[in-house]
Amino acid sequence: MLTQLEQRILEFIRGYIAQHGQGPTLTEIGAAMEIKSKGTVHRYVQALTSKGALEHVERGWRGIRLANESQLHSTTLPLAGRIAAGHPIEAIPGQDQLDLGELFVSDNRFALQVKGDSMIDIGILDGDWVIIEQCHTAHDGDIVVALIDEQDATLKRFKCLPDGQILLIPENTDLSPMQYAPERVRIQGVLMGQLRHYA
Amino acid sequence: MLTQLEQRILEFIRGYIAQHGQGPTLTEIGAAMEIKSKGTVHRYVQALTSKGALEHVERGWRGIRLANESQLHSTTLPLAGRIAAGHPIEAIPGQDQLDLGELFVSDNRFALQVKGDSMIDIGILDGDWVIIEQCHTAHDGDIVVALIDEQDATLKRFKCLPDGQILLIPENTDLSPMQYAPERVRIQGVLMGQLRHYA
DNA sequence: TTGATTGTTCTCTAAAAGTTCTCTACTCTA
DNA sequence: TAGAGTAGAGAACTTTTAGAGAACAATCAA
Repeated sequence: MLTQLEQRILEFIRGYIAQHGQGPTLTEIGAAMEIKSKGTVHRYVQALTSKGALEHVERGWRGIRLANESQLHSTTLPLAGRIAAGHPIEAIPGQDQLDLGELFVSDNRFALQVKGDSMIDIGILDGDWVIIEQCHTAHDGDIVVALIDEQDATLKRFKCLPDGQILLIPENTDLSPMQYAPERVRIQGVLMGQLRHYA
Repeated sequence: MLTQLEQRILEFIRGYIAQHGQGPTLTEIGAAMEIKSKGTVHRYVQALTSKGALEHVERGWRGIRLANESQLHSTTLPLAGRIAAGHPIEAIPGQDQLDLGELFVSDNRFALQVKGDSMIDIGILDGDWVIIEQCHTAHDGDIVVALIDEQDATLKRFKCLPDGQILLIPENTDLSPMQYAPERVRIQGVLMGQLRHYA
């Protein structure tokens, strides 16, 4: 349990970091709290650290960090587990964080927004984002961004026929696969991820 | 985490490159920052480079480059535009970066992996991740994580009937909505996003 | 090729910050 | 009222940082 002054100091440190992007010095804390002695401030900071409210980087100035700071700028979400109809939420063993950056972001990837319903059967809807890894070849079954005749871009499942013709298959039972001569099709990337944002 | 002076130097370099089309020399940075020693400026530039804010071309003068934005915040992806069957990729005006962290990550959110096909009609498939914002109430039409009788968790569309009963609607034409007395249902959060990772 | 300019590495120094310690004043309790 | 405990002041010390500047290497242009 924090004392009243410890609480005030923690508040001040929070505000300072929010405003300056880095921790305050002991002297600055002292000035704000009207404590003239660095030593006293140091004792408070140590108390807050031992109580787990702060993290303190030894060595170096402005080494005060908020204990939960890592959650602030990161792309990780706590992972609650699996959910299924008729069962309680089930934990996923050996994994308790989902890191979006690690999962989706890489040098040679980019995002596209999907228009239309041509991939609706595999859960890619109008307005969804897809994450594409740039490359110029694909394997059968990959979902690719293909440029046809150097002008029409499209997201389709890729298949190479025995005779070398290229089949681009929409994942929508209402639409039909299209077949092209290989020189008409240029692969621009393959699908690595899909995401959707609900308002 | 950049210190205040590192921040100022980065700003100056940005401005200089914008204005002159090439990076400044160490002496020019020093003059702008009122630092007389090249060595000191060099140390700052190295610090900025190691922190990923700058790229430094060895060999040659004025070898300072701004780092790729995508490397700086590894949660952003370049945005190529919209893709639709039968049309070239169309640029999205006023937006050229997609920030996953900003879009999906927040304090009171967590991720769940979906099992089963009960939401397949709105593109949420078996194995997908959903991002849930914790809250204990919902509006009609929201998709919620609901705990039934304190034991079964489920992802369904929420509807409150005029008589106070709660309807949980699966988005799968093969499944039927279920109706519960309000005291049997506890809302654990509402759906904010969905994502899928292709191997 | 040459010389001026620029970048790199190093040491030195002073200032600033962190750490540890003691001393004193105050409050609380028996 | 005496002793224990607590909080602030501040001195003494160590560590870290920032700037200066020297020495040297690399680069570019004439």
